[in-house]
Amino acid sequence: MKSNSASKIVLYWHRTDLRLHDSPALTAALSLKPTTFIPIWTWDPHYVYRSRVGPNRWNFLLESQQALSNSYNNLNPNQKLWVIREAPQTVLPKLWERWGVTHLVFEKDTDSYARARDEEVIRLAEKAGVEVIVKMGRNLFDPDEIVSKNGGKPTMSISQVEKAAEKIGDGNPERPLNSPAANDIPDPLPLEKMDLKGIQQDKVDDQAKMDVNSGHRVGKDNQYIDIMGPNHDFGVPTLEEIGIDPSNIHTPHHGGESVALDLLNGYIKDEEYIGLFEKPNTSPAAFEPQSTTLLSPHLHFGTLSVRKFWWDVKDVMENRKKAKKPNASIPTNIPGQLLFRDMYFAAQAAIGEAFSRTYGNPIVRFIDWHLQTKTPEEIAHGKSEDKSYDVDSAEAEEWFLRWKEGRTGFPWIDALMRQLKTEGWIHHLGRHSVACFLTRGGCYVSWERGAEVFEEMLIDHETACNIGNWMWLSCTAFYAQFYRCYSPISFGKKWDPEGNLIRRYCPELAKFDKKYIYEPWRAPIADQRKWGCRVTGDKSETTTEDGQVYPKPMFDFDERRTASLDGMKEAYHVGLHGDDKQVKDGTWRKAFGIDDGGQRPQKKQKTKQ
DNA sequence: CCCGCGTTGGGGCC
DNA sequence: GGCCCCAACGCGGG
Repeated sequence: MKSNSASKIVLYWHRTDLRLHDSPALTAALSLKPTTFIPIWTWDPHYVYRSRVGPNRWNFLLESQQALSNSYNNLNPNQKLWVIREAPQTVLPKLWERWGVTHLVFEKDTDSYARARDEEVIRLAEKAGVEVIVKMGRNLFDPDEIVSKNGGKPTMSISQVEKAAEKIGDGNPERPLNSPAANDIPDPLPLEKMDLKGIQQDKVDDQAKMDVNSGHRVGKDNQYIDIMGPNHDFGVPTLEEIGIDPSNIHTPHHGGESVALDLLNGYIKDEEYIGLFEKPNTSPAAFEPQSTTLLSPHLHFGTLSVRKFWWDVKDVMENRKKAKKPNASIPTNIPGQLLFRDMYFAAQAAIGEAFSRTYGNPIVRFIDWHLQTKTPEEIAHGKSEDKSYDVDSAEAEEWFLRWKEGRTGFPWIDALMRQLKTEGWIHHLGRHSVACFLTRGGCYVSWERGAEVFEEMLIDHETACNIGNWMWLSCTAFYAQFYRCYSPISFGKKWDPEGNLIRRYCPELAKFDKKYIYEPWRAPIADQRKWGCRVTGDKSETTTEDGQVYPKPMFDFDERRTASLDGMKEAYHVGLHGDDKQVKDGTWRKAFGIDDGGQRPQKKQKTKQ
């Protein structure tokens, strides 16, 4: 829809890149020398209603969008981030028709929904004569290229990623690009031409009815009352507009490109921290300050370029090397951590849609977990109000819900889960603790249940990394040493013998002596009274005349560890994977001796056979 | 076929 | 703090 052949009206579609620095796509867009430049965000009902997003991540997203909008406005007072409330697949054709768009530019996204969405958009653009430019900028290396250099197979180890990266270049990503300067950002159309008055907004009622985030909405959902937003100004949505109560936001972690760059610059000045960083030596119990960089949410929203992170760190390490100072090495150092992120992205890129679940996924080992995700067939034959997972054990579902809410009765687990809920972030090793506990090292509940909770609560939730790490921890892919089990007592104690993390996030236990802080149920009743908290029942945050109450442990951990280990051994012996016929049609139960009534066989043997 | 290793275990011993 | 063993997976190299 070219309004005149000389003008270049460039629509820049922000998605995974809420930044101006080191953006290959933005650089490509501006190098077209546009006569008109319109940076937009499409407020997609798929993300709004179908992805699990809790209050802290909404907040982080809105802060990042507002920061980007302000940055555009600082460079060009006529500019901002133009937020349009409709699905991209339906609204983009309306925009390029109305605005006379000649070019559409965006950053490549290899997530499975994103791929399908982008293919659809590209098809529509070609039909309308709009030129599309797509550039990779979200990863160190293009995940598709890594896959092709890995023989077309998903990357299952860091060494495979390193080998593939060395075939692309010298193993390093490209150097970061500069941010645009003030006169690099052209004007949008005049305001009266930007106005979308009269454009019919596609309805989202059906999607809104299936809103997986309805539990977080306290107010009215005003997200789609106007295609330009409630003030008809394309403004960044507010929490109120989404129906989120701002007083529910208690996270200390905030979004925005300058927040990310300030954080990074602070670490870069500390060359010892950068050079000697080894992930397994950073404490999961540290808070204020945390022991790791907290830059993962910025990588997720693209407020920080991963290539800038890589090269700023590499340059520090190179200088240390020249000065004969030691550096940590891959995979535990910072570049190694970033390679893990690319490993999961490339694994996801190779597998596609099935990557995020067990059903149909060739890389995932099948375990006879409790609370399995139902197969598409089981869901089709079920009632509409049924859960998406099979409640094969009411007890296991209770364990799962207590885990999610942070009232398992194991303070280390509960502190971490409460930190996750209030702040949207916990340390990587904390994630290991709670993930092992839910799956192979305690509850024997499907990793998919845990992944859904993390998807909702983490501000840094990245599908590829979240799913990949849950597979890792549940020993269903990437990692197989299931006999290495995290103890909810010893592991925390090793890092935090005083129990400071527990005192912080389980304040009812704050006065307990460190002798009992990890096992408060062992404290004598007289001491429990003295320290103002009785360990009883299964509820937390309940007060009695005696003071506060903390739950008793929901099971005997040693018993559950043994039972889970036995289960893992048997499941490995059975040897099914997500794409096996028996997994797809439900007959896997036979291989595990589960009868038609869903009854599991009596396990007589102990761990030793 | 064996061996050593794999980002991040626990427990006992010295 | 370091070392070994526990019981034992999958992979890649020799």
